[in-house]
This record gives sequence, C-alpha cells and structure tokens, in this order.
Amino acid sequence: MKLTDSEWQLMNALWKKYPSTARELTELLPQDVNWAYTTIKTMLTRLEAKGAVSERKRANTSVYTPLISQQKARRNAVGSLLNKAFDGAMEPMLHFLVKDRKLSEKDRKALIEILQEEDKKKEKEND
Amino acid sequence: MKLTDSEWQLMNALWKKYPSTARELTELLPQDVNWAYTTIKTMLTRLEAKGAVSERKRANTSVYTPLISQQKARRNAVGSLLNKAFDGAMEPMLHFLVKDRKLSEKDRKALIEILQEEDKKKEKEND
DNA sequence: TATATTCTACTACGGATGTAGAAAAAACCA
DNA sequence: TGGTTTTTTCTACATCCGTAGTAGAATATA
Repeated sequence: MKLTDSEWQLMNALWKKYPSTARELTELLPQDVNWAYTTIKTMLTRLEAKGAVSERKRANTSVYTPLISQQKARRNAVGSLLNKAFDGAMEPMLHFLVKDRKLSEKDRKALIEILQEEDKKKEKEND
Repeated sequence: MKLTDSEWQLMNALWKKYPSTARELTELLPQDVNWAYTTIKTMLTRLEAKGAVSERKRANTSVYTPLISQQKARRNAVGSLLNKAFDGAMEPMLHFLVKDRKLSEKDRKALIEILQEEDKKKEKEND
C-alpha cells in the first residue's frame, strides 16, 4: 500500500473524521487544496480500489472510512524512505536527522525526553 | 527536485562512484536490479532533464555526474515525508520513530550517543 | 575491409496520477 | 410533481513512470 502525495492529503483529511462523505472531505481538506468535487470522488474511488478506504452507502450517498490506519501508513512511508534513501538502516537516518540542521533546539529536547520515557518503560518491564 | 524510487536506486549507484557511464552503472546497481542498458539510459536522460545529473561526452560515450548531492536529496526526501505524513512537524515524527517499534535497542543507544555528541558540540560553541 | 560489438538516439507502450467536465440518477423542496 | 440541488458514474486527457525494442553510428576486432 503506497500512497501518492495527493492521496496522503485526502487520507489525512479522512483520518481527522470518519466516516465522511466526499462533500465533507472538501471541508476537511486544507484551505489551499481546491479540488473539484469530482476530483475527490475519483480519488476516493481509486483509493477504494487500492483497499485504502471502504465505501458504504448511507441513503444513496457514499460515506468513506479508512481501511488503513494513519499509524500503518506512516510505518510504510517511513520504511520506504528508509529503504530508498538510507539503505534501509535506521541509524544513518537518525544521524542525519539530528545532524543535518533538521533538529531545532526544541526538537532535540523533546527527543531526549521521549527517549527517557522509553527508558523508564523499559525499566519497568524488566522489574 | 523529487526523485522516484527507481531514480533513487540509480542515483545511489551514481553517488557511489562518479562520473560513471551508463555501462558502469549497470555494475554499480544492486544485484537484484536487472535493468536493460536502455532502461538506464532512459532514466539518465530523464534525470538530466530534471537537472539531477549532468551528462558529458568523453569520446562519444556519455559520462554522468550527480548535480544534486545525496545530502540534499535526503533533505528533500525527509522534508517531503515530513510534510505529507506528519503535518510538517519534526517532533511527531521523532516520537513515531522512537515509539513505533522502529527503534531497536541498539538504535536507541546510538541515538543517545549522537545526541550527547551534539550536546558537547553545542557547549563548546557557547564557550 | 568485413564483421561484431557497443553506444546513442528515437520511439513505444501500458499503467498510474492529477485533474476535472458531462451526463445520468437520486434526493430535496416548493 | 416538477424544478433545483446533489451525487454518482463515465469519460477524458496530459503527464509521468517503468521498462525496453530498434535503427543507425562509431568503434573494435578478425
């Protein structure tokens, strides 16, 4: 399951609130996305074919529900980036993220906290 | 500058050693990639059109050189993932990477070290 | 020089993507 | 119940992508 950039936008909208109709999705999409209603319908049909969403009729209007979780989609996307751009290895990517000006001071602090949290959890597990 | 998955593979090969001819690239590509010579040529032509590589003739044979660094390509790819899958924010992505079973024990350790290194560097800067 | 090999240039082609109009069907309202 | 709005379905179409065949030019080899 590989989502294109546009599909991500639509899925992001759908994950915010579902089930949703195509009409509702026009609202949920970011301001700067001005797709025609039919464009959204087309994309939803294609997403359905891919198995990324399900379509159900509610009194003749289709409502759509994600079939893959954001969680899972993210996992795929990260995995794919990892493979193509970092030879599949996590460590070089982390290195890159930290080193390459991508991490602000704030992000670094946050990251450290996340790691510490993890540590605590691990400790507990080992009790 | 957005590279497709296949283009990444080819660029990865080219970054390993350049300038390279199309013929040489067939060697530099991973074992499991068995593209026809003409396929590689086509892709190189398209990459050239995109401005990702430059083409130069050396006695009737084209040699190719990356015009974008791996560094920069990675930056783009990470940025693009960030935008589509994490709403552009670094912190949620880091959170995800650490939490979602993506980090092995070893990776976590490595990450902590990287962060500490950074800390030291920062300290020095503030001296 | 005749033949084989290599390389470039051009062309192709099916499937995916981004985008949406037109027509038909259904629902809603006065 | 007929007109208006909404939805669905169908169709379109340009561009990109993955993949590669073919013809002709250049080079190497016999």
